Amino acid sequence: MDINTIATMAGVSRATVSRYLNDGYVSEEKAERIAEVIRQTGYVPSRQAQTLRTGKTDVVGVIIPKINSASIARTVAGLSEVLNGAGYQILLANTSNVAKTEVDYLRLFSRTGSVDGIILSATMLTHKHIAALESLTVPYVILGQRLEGHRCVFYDDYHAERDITLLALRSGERPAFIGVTDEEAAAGHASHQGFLADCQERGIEPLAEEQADFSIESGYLACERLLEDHPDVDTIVCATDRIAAGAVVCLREYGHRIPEDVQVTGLGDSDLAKVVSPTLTTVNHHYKSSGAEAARMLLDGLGKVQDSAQQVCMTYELYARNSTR
Amino acid sequence: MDINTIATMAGVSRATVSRYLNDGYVSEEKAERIAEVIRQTGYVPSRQAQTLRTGKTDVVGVIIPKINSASIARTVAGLSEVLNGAGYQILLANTSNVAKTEVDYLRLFSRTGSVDGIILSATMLTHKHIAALESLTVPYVILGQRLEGHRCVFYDDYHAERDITLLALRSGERPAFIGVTDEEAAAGHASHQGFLADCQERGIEPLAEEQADFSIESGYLACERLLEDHPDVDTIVCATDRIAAGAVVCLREYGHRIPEDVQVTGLGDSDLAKVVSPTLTTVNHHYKSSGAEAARMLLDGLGKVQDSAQQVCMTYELYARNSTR
DNA sequence: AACCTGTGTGAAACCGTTCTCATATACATC
DNA sequence: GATGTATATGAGAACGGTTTCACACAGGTT
Repeated sequence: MDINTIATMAGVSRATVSRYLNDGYVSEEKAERIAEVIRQTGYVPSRQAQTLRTGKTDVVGVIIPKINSASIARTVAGLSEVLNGAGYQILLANTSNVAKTEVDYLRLFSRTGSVDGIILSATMLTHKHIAALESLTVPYVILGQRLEGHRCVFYDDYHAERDITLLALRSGERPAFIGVTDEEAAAGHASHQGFLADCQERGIEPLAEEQADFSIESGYLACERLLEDHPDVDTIVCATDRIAAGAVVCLREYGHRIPEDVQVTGLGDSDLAKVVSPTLTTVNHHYKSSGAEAARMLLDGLGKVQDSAQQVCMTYELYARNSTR
Repeated sequence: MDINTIATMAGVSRATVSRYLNDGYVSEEKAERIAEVIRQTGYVPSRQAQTLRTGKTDVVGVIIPKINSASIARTVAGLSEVLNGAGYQILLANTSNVAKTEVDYLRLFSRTGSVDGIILSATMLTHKHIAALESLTVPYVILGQRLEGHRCVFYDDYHAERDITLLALRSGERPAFIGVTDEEAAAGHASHQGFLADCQERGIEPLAEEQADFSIESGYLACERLLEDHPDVDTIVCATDRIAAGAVVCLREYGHRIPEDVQVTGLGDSDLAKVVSPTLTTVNHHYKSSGAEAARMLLDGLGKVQDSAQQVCMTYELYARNSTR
């Protein structure tokens, strides 16, 4: 069922059918004939053929490290809402946090012409990433990282962690930090530095630092190590809510009272934060909005909307709940 | 940079370049020349043109009600792993749980020829869904619903809820149920029926039934209503972990001890279940595996693998934790 | 009458591939 | 020497649309 069939059935040329479908000049009479034939046949033009001729795919490539993560899923929800609203579909590329895969997808999407634009949510940006980005032939937005001179939306984990550390240090004297690898720019490096900055400002030497990954279990284990080496810890600042949730479970199991004996803080306000007992003092990132914002910036790059922002630093909110004094 | 340029530069016809790229007959000598030119130019064939010619997109459409949900995100992770491994990309369609949008995407994807196959994760299947499915021109798998005569992967929420209700009723005498709308086949209707069946078998009249949606907050509110009308409730069976988490928070706030005064059960083993206090008795659904399984079934439909299963009922595991006696 | 101008139309080129088919060469077999 | 077979190649036709271009016809202006 192609455009030629329709044209023949309606007794017109295929150019006229094409014009009918694309707001061109078509006489009342032929338009009706074409409309009728299309109604009968249920004809829909081939996306592939249109794309080949016009160069427009109406697809945006979204490269993410892991879909199976609350913050990223919320981000994608925001992306999806705005992009779908503008008539774009999302081609999802899951990289399992492998830097090489990210770069590969960047090249693949761009060179094969399979997308009109790209949103990259990477946890770290190597020089290879940057090189790949700069050689892209389609507009793109970086999500979750700051990169000067490129469209990006990022979180201010540094100040978020500073604010929350400040809060905790009002009554905490022997703080420890459970973070993730410093190679991660946001949740890793930035929040770590935020913690250290506040400690230094208050003239407090951190008791210890442990490293976890993004799982609840690793938060539990890191907390266990911490308690073993430093039973006198009175404040545990965690780089993510999941780590903090693991820490809370661990502390409870070992009989420590929260926040009386030990304070715990998280970052990211996942659902967990509201549900753990005691509820978690944390910082809320507007993940869904960040996705929506990134989408809007990309639409700008695609010439669909006017959005002058080149860089957007997302705001955050401090939630002082019951895991701190 | 197209195949003609490459052909000219290498001094061969474009057919030969095409053969070089697709394992056809090419002499050693010309192959080397072509390889060199491609290396220099960084040429990558246009996906669009290949697709138009071959009819293969190497893309699978994945229609989901909401990406921003732990269970669905895990499912998509499973899909992604298997599909990417087989060389397929994922075109994501978020329907915000609007039945019409689901049907629209089904038609759109199929008719425009933008995907080779479709995975549909719908919460309910109307006759319109079924009609749309049956008129598809590409293979498809239904995820999360059972539909006789169609490839599908589903969860046995009925027996899962029966098992967990049975467990709770060992010591509970005045049970209530917090569910979602019965229009939802799995989490709604099936788990509701499972609960009722066990009550009936034990000759127990359920104390009350409340309805929530999929949010933690709605679980909290439903629990609040329940406590107001039936302060003597001693067992609350919830259709999802998020509802249960909300109920736990509510009960705690109202000073009820769990499980001594009131037992609570969930379903779905989200991260929440391990973190709420007390930890939640629930059933673990293998969401990620279900995605992987659905992907394999689709690959079968695409002729890529042999997977004779037409219908897969996912197994589950009962986790008796501390929210039941 | 000659000349625009706006509207409507179809033929044909084009987008970048794959694929069929005709053909060519080299070598072995009868 | 004729025939068969495996390897290698290019010309040209698809694939299904959009877009350019030339042209026709209506009506209004010089």
